[in-house]
Amino acid sequence: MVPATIHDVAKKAGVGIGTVSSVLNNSRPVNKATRERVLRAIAELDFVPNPSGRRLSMGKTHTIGVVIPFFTISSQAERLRGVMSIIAGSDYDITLYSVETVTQRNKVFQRVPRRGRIDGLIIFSLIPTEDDFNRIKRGNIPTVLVEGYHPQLHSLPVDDVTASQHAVEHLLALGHQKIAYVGDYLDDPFGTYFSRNRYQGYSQALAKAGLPILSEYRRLGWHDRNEAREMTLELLQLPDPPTAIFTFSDEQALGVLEAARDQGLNVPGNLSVVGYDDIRLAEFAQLTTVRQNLFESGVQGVELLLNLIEFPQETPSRIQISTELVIRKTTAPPRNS
Amino acid sequence: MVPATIHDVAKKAGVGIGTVSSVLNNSRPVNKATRERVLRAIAELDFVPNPSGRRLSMGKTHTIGVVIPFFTISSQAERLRGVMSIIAGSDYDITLYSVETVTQRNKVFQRVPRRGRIDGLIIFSLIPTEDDFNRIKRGNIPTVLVEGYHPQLHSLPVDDVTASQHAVEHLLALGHQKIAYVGDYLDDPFGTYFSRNRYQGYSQALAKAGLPILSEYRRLGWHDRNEAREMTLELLQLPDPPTAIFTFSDEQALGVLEAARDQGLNVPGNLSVVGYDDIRLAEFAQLTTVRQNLFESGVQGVELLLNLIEFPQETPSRIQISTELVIRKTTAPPRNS
DNA sequence: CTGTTAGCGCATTCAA
DNA sequence: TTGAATGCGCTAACAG
Repeated sequence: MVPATIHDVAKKAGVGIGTVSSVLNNSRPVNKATRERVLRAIAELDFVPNPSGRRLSMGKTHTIGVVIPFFTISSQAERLRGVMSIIAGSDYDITLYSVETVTQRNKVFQRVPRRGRIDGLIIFSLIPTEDDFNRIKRGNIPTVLVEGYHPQLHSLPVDDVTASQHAVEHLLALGHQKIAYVGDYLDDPFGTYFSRNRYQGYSQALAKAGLPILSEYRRLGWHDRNEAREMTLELLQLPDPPTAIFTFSDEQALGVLEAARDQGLNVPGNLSVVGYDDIRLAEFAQLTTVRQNLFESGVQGVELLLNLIEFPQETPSRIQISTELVIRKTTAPPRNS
Repeated sequence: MVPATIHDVAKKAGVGIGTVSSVLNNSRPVNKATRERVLRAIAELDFVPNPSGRRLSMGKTHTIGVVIPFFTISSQAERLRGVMSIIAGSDYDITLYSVETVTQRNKVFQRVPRRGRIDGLIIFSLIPTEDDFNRIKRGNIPTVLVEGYHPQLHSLPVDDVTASQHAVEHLLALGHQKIAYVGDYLDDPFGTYFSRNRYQGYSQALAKAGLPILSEYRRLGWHDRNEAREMTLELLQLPDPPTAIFTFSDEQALGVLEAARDQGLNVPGNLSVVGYDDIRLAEFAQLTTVRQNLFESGVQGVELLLNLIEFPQETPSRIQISTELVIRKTTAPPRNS
C-alpha cells in the first residue's frame, strides 16, 4: 500500500498542504478547529511525513552518522551503547558505518561527511589523514572524534601514553622487573597509533625504572583473543619468562589469562596481567585494567555533537577522556622477588 | 561549503542533467567522450549524489532498519555484528532503532515500517502484536523477525522450549535432582515470551523426569548480571540448596558464577551452571551453554531480507535458528549423588 | 489565520 | 545520443 502524503491529509481535512505542514511542525499559528481537523485526518490516514521529502526541503537530515572500525571488538559496542542511550531520547536517527578494511575506511571518509547525508558525524578510534580532514572540512559537517585526535577537529582523545605508563608503573611498584607487552601491530593500516602509544607508555615506564626494553618481551599480533593466547604461550616458553604482562586491550588480556590457565599458571601468583579498556567482562574476569570509560565516552561524544549541531563552534574543543587504573585481582607481587 | 549538485556537474561538463544521471546510474547509453567529460567533472567537483534526492525520486531508500531491544545485552550486539558483516559489502545503509522502553517500542513500530523511510526491516527479539503486524502489512515493507515469530511474517525463530529442555536434561543425565532456574520475568512488558519458554523447557524436563517443580527454585529478576548474582545468593542460602542452576542467559549465568565464587563454591564441583546464548565470553568463562548462533542469525536475517527486497515473497518463510548444547566446564555430576 | 507556489536534488520520461 | 521538463513529498516564503 502506498503511504499517505501530505496532500492526502490536506484533501481529507479540506485544507491546504501549508496548513498541514504548519500543524506538523508548529511553524505558524493554526486555528484550533482547523488544527483538530488536520490532526484527525492525520490519525485516520495514519500519516507520518516522509523523511526524504523533509530532508530535501530543509537541508537537514536529522541523522547522525557513526563510524565504527572493528565493530567486532567489545569496546566499540560499548561506546555505541553510550551513543544510543542519548540518541534514543532525541529525534535523530543513527546510521552506522562499519569499517573493517582500508577500502571501507576510505570509502566512508569520501562519501559520508556531506551535507544532505547526515547532520553530524561521530568517528570512533580513527585518526583522519589530511585528505580525510579536508573532506570533512569541505563537507562542513559537525564532527566529533572519540578516542581520536586532530588539531582542527573536535576531539575526545585518550592519553594512552600516560595511562599505559601508569599501568606499567603499578606492576613495577609491585616489584615486577620482567614485564612483557602483548598488543596490536604498531603500524596499523588504518593510520591509528593506539598500539604505538600504549607501547610507548610501557617503554617509558621501564626506561624510567632503569629497566631494559627487551624485544623478545614484545609480542605483536592481530587484535584477537586467540592470537593473544598464542603469543602468551610463546612468552611463557621463553628461557626467562616474564612475571607480568601488560596488554593492549582487555580482549587480548583475556587471551593471556587463557594461556596462563592452559599452562596451569596461577594468576596473579605466577603471572600478573594488566588489560586496557575495562570492557564489561573485565569485571567478571577480575582483571586489573585501565578504565577508558567507554560508555561515557560515547555519551560525551554525542552530547558534544548534538550541541555542535545546534550551536556551531569553529574552534575545536578537546576534552580528554578520563582514564583510571582499576586494580582487581590479576596483579600481585611476583612470587620470588 | 555547499556540496555540488547534479546541476553543477552538468554545467561543468557542458551537458544536461539527464546525461549526468545516465552516467551515474548506467541507465542509458552515453557517448564515450561525453561520459569521460562527465566523469571528469564529477571528479573535479568531488560530487556524490544526495541520497535524499535520489530516494525521493526513486521511492527507494537503500536503507535497512534494524530494531534492537536492549542493546546493552551482549547477545544483541553479536547479532548486529552478523548483520553488519553482510551490509558492509552491500550498498545499503543501516539505521538503528534502539528499543529500551515500551514507549520506544510502540513509537518504532508506528513510525518505522514505511515506504520512503526504509526498504527493509529486521526486528530482533520482539514479537509483533496484531497492531504491529497490521502496521507492517500496511507499510508493505519486507520484514524479517530474528529470534521472533509471527505466522504471517518471515521469521527466524528459535525453539527455546526444546533447547532449554535439552539443556536441563543434560543436568539430569549428570545426576542432578535439585535444579534451579534463574531468569527474566516471565511476563515482560514488551510482549515477548522468551523467559516463559525457557522456563517451560526447564519445567518439562523436570516433569518428564518425575521431579517436582519447586517455586523456591525459581528466581526471576531483571536481566542483569548483578541481579542474577543476588538471586543466586538467596538460592544458595536455602536450607536445601540446588546443586545445579539453569539460567535464562549467559549474562545471568555469569552472575551465578560470581555468586558461587563469592561463596567459595567450586564450579562445577559444588554447583553446575548452564547458560543460554553462547555469547563470546561464555567461551572464556568455560560456560556450558545453549548456543544460539547469534552472529549467524544476524547474517541469515539480512541475507533473507536482502533477497526479499529483490524478490518479494508473499508466503512467509520460517527458518528455525539452529541451537546446540555446548558442554564446557561448568557442569559435572553432583558431588554427593 | 491560511492557501498557493517555488524549490530542495535527483531519476525519468518525452522530444528531439 | 542527448537536453528539457515533470514529479517524488515536503517546508517555507509569499500573498492574500
